[in-house]
Amino acid sequence: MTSVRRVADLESRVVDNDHESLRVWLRWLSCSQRIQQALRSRLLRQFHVTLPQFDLMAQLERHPGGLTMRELSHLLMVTGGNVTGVTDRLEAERLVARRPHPTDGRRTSVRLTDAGVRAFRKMAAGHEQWVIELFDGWSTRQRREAHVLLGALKQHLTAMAPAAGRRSRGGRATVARPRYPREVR
Amino acid sequence: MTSVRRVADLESRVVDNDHESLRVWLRWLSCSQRIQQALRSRLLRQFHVTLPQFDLMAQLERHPGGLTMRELSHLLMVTGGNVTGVTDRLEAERLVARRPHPTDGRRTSVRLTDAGVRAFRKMAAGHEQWVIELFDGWSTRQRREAHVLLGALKQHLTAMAPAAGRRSRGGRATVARPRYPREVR
DNA sequence: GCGAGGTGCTTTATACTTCAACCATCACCT
DNA sequence: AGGTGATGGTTGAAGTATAAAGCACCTCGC
Repeated sequence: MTSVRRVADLESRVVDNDHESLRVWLRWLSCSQRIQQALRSRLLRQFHVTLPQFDLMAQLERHPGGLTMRELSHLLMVTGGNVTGVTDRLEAERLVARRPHPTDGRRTSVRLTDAGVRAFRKMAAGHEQWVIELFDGWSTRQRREAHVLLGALKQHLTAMAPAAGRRSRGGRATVARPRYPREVR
Repeated sequence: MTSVRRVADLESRVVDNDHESLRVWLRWLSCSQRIQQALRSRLLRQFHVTLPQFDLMAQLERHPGGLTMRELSHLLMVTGGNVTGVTDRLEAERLVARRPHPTDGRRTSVRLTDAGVRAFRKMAAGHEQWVIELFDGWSTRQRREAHVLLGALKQHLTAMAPAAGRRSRGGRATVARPRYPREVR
């Protein structure tokens, strides 16, 4: 749109690209939204669990030895404070349990309770079935194509953001700033 | 440690015998998460606006005549209550303005203020550039492929959920139930 | 007209999410 | 040992999200 374009042969690429990328992204978002809405509402109605709670339990089910909060935070790609809250609610429901880490006093190990394992197995079956139905608009061939495309994109994203949470190394703490500092505008 | 140390993220849930749809979905989610995080944090740092606020303004910019809350709710694919809140905050910042609908007393028309238009144009340029960079992992050909694939999926999703919020027609109100009725389990 | 039902918006309760500050513990180093 | 800095976890404020209830206004049929 308003962006500056000096070099002619890059220009055509950028102009072409920009609409393509944006269009792809908007269409992507629209699908994401629908799929997540479908999964969330079904999970809630049939199993009385939220999507984030389900995701957390899914990770724990794959790691029967337990996971620390930090590991969960990485795996779920959300902040630590977030994991604290979701874990709190699951723990209140006796679906997961916290216990102190054997060797490191800072860490907490989280694992599914027996009830949690039982509950999760039921949910997982339903969840997988819904995902299959939602992606039924694609042939096997298209699914494979999508898988490959996403793989390439993911690699690019990983390469361009080498470690999501990067703080200034020098030790100097980030200066205090209001959280949503709209008034600075 | 017990950790597996590949790429630790949402996709790590996948195992061999999972259905291909599930694999695609988890990889999709992982990419979505990264892209949205990138856009959200940049938008916040550089323009002091949240992603939902940006999205709402984007819709208004495309409809200079204004949109009702209902229309915004549809376009953004979120609930009405949500739109109320986001609009409240944008209005407090004088970026959008509500005015009564000329003919229908129930409706509210929302539009960008002049300041809102100016602010949005700046943001949009940055946003578009970021999207281009994020999708730079794909060639033009791959972007086109993705666009087509997403189009097919979207159609399927629309067909299988003909109207997201379906209420019982018969008039009988849904019986009262706790919102997140976990205890019913 | 007027009442019944539908539509548009807001409100309320609950939950998720981020960022940044805070606290405790650990690791390292001298 | 003792201090310094990094790491793991929680907390608090602000914002986003849903579902469901409530209110105001409109429409249509009688």
